[in-house]
Amino acid sequence: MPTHPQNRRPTIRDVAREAGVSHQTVSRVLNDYPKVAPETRARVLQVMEAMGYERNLAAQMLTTQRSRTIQIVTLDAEFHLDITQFTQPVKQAGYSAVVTDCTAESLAKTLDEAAARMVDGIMLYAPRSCMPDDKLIALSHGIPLVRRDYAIDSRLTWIGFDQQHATHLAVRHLIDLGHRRIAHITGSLEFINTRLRHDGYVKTMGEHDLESGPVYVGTYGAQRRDMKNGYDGMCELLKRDREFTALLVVNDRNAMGAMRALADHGLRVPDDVSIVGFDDNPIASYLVPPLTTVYFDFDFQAQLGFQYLFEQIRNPETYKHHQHVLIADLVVRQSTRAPA
Amino acid sequence: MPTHPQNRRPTIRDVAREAGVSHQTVSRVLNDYPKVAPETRARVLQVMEAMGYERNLAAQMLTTQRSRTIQIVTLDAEFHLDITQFTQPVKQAGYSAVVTDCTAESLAKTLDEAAARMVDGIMLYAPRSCMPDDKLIALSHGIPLVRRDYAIDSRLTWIGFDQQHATHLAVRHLIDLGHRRIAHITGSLEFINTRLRHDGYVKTMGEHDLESGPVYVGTYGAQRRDMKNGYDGMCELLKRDREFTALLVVNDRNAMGAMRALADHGLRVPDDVSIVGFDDNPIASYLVPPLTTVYFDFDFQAQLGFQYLFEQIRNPETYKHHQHVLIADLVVRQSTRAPA
DNA sequence: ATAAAATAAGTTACTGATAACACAGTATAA
DNA sequence: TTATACTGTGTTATCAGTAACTTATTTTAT
Repeated sequence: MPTHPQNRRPTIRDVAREAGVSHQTVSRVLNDYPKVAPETRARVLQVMEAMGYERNLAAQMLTTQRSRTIQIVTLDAEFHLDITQFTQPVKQAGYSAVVTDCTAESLAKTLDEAAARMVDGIMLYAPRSCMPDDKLIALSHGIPLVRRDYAIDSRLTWIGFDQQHATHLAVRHLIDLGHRRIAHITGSLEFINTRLRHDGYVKTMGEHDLESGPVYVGTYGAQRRDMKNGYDGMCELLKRDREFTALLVVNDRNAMGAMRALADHGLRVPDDVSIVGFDDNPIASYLVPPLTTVYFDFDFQAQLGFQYLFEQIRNPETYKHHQHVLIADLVVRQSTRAPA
Repeated sequence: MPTHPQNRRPTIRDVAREAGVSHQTVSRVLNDYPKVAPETRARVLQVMEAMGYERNLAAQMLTTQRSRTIQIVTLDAEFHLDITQFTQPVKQAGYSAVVTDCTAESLAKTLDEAAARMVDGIMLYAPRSCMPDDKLIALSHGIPLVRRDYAIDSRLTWIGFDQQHATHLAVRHLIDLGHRRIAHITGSLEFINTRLRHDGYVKTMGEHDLESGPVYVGTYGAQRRDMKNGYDGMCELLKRDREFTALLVVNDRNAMGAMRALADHGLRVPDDVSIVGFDDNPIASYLVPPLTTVYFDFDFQAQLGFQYLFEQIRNPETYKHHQHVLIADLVVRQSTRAPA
């Protein structure tokens, strides 16, 4: 005869009764409280095992205000990033990882839900400057939060890549090859990295006394429109100006679209136009020709971000916010060469 | 002077005191219980608004055993599917949506966590036959679960595409064009759809009295290796046999890899080899040449899946499991033509 | 007019964990 | 020997809701 009602999961009291101790002692065993006699601990653990005991998360949340969970929030679902990239370090640290997506409009609600869920920390993937950092801090309900990508406010931890430098590498590569007129296709400048890449392009061109342009500023938001944006941009540029010999594209997927447009217009890469992309998306090396691009170590970025997040969770009082800037690398493939 | 301790969020008792009713009445208002006087309800709502009251999820979970959340579980993180595709219908239905990923090994643990989180339902994206359906049902702790992709057991709701028919469309298209020797590149046959596509290929070839092969069976598991698998497969096939005039590839990303391999070997698509892919991945129409492929309406699949899931959540007793088979469409682009 | 039924509340108990405190028993030091 | 600190364990309160039951007031039916 079972010591607890059928169809109900055992509670610490059931375990306690079975093990002949108080439920508080069971709780201490659960929480690795040191002052429990080894024999008592062993007996409790054994009873827990035998009864198939599992802690009730709701009850634990109610008292501790925590849920042993990290929430990864993505704005505009940038899922070309491998999801395992960020869930894996979380699980390794003993937390459970949940991913949610939202739009700029629903970010506030999403953060409220995270608070309701009593998550221990939030990793925010927001490539857009969706709201002032002040407001973001206010909305996070005091939950430790790390932001991937640039932010400005130093009361926020963020890890960004030096986009100016990344762009510099790309543009410099083209200039070194002998290109003088370099076009640029980009998306909506609302996106932080997009804007920084664009600014880096203009700056690097200026540093070499070259006139920037022609430039196509697209309107893409959803990642699945990337290729269309690149295609449309290329078509538009070819209508406006055929003088450029090289092209800088805001990311590899846009570059793929641009390459299709060039092929449709009977132009060859790199013979007629050299192209550089960004991100080193897996597709880059399988394009024909393989795309020269800029590589960002997103894995490392994720790891570092979680390291800061865990630091902040462990010492919420003494934690000092980090702003970490990472450096990208140029990957030269066959889509770039000296102009004819 | 506030009626509840500073730094603490107001509870239903705080609201009740302020509104001059019992906390139970506040609870009734929260849960849209009908027998509350309109004036009382209005007053309570107004006080809740004024105090910035928000329901404590932990406490609610503790009593109701539910969390107003749907968990989307993905096995081997198939994230070429747009995440918004499945979170959007969930949010529309008034649930909050969380996504988690796992491997075949950690699926059991992930389902345990879902139970701990007291989610109302689970949508399982498991392209692999990771475990017997029996075991899956046991592991889901009685939580309503819908499985995307084929399953066998009819005590499980699933929505799959007719892969045999899809493959039939693709192979038939090639045969109609005049191809007789059609190669096939595929991934690990552990994946349900991969196996079904492979079997469909063999079957359709047989129906037309054609010998199937050559076939390359790869080992891909992670989606990011898709292109490499296609590339390697193509190289391997070209070493073995150059007689084929057409190629069926298990998905568009593999097809992209195969196309690169063909280009590297100086072979042209579709002049030398016609190619058909699967999925109508956004990249398909931007490949050079644009890829003929098979389109699956994943959006509809997701919507239907959630419809069944909500049905099951609403009437857990009377619910009858559905097994729904959807039909795919062939999208003819420029990667296929009659053999030379 | 009176009983029965429906409405609109309030009271109390309960969910399953943790925290704070009390208390007895043992070890150490003065 | 007594005072003190340190152990391990039990008791009780608390978290913020919901469920079940109770009560007082209306409304309706006979």
